[in-house]
Amino acid sequence: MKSEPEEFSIDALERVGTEPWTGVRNYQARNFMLKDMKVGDPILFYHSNCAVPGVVGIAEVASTPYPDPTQFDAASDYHDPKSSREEPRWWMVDVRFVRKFGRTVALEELKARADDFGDFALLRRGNRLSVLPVSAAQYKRILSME
DNA sequence: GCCAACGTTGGC
DNA sequence: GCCAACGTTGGC
Repeated sequence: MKSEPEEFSIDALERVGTEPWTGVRNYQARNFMLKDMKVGDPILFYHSNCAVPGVVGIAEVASTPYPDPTQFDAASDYHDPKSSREEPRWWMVDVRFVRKFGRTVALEELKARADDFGDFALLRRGNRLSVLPVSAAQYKRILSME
């Protein structure tokens, strides 16, 4: 899961412990949370749009999916007037801090070893998804690079 | 249903 | 700050 550190960093997650992952407004990203995530699943926490983009730590799925409350809030930047409580459009999970890496496993390093990762959504050209799948093998490989 | 225009993401 | 890539919107 990607986050801009200036908005919400791994350190911020450590401070709060658990964070509702509000604001995802992309159907593919939503579907990963709605359909593929199970409580306790590990999450790679990725810092984007910063000096050294990369994986900075581990979190875990801390809830089953539920409707993102910000979609119903007219005052929120994430308000969606086309959504309703009867048929919510946007779903999310809570994310719990597990641990911060000793260092950032930079995107640059992942790219340099792209052959080791096979088909990896993060490394696909033009990838812009904020929530994307990681295989067990890819996950282990990134942990080994920490 | 096509597709140009537009807005956003995110690396660099 | 630039700009490529991509998703969404809306006119037709």
